[in-house]
Amino acid sequence: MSEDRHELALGMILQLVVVLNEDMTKSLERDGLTNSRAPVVWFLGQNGPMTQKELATAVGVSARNITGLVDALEATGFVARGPHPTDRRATLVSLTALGDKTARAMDRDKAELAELLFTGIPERKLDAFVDVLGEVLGRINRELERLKEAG
Amino acid sequence: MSEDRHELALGMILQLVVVLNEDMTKSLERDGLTNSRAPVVWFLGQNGPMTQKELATAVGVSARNITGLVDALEATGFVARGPHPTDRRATLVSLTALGDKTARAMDRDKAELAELLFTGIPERKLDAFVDVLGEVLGRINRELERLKEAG
DNA sequence: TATTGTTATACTCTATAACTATA
DNA sequence: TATAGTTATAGAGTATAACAATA
Repeated sequence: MSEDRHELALGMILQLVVVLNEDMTKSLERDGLTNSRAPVVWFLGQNGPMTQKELATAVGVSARNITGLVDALEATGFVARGPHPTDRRATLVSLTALGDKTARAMDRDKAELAELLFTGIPERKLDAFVDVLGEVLGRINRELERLKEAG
Repeated sequence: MSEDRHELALGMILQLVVVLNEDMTKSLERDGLTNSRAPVVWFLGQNGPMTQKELATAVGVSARNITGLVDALEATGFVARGPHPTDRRATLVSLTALGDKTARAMDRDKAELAELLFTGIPERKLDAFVDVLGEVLGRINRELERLKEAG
């Protein structure tokens, strides 16, 4: 039955989600970060200094929550708050030297993980893999859209 | 460069993790469950009544935490605590009618998700997909083992 | 002595709502 | 009026440590 093959494939994806999450959490812990704080450092590393409002939108959390995350990252030395050049209501959050070093380490870790996972996989198979992954991503995104509209 | 292809593939996997998590969280919310409580219901559905100790091990949380999760599931009507037949220290946790119904709905939802994701994908591609996924899972599991030994 | 589960305590992440300072 | 960020408050999930009841 093809249903069994489909459930097998989904089961493997779910397993991958679990172990990948475990692996990345361990890696972040070594850097002194948590799953919630890491994206803040990462976005700042990609886009440079941002207001808390922009960070909240990028990371997808509430204003209250970004205050807490930036508090924690400031207390542990990853980011610094500074004045916004034109808007005196806003705070500009930027990476410290430690934060910048950590952001670059995250980039490096991601590249290393990609190598660990895929080095030596035949190109033909990798093509099919990426192809199926793209299709699956599209389907689940459409499903999420549908759910959002339905409420 | 093959490095770019590898990073592309990893990026897609990470995206999949995000949207899959979003989709499943929404589905659990509809059932009145959370990401942390759902595995408790699921394990009870798969294995029948268990002690809290067994549940804690299965789910991978502390004794303190399983007390809290079972408290919450009991308060919301998914599980019931009962005496252990032979060990008077232990509590036997079992699904209520609602819990059982929900566990079976979770099974059904998983099967439906598998169909949504994979129906119509050519068998040849699905083979390659599962093949690569298996290899990737093996690699990351070995990496986790290595990290565990290293401490 | 060892184990099962609870209480005590504390930290992280999350949200909504009220408020202050600015635009 | 509207927006950026903080304080107030609350709830979920997580952990370690001390403790009671039982093995």
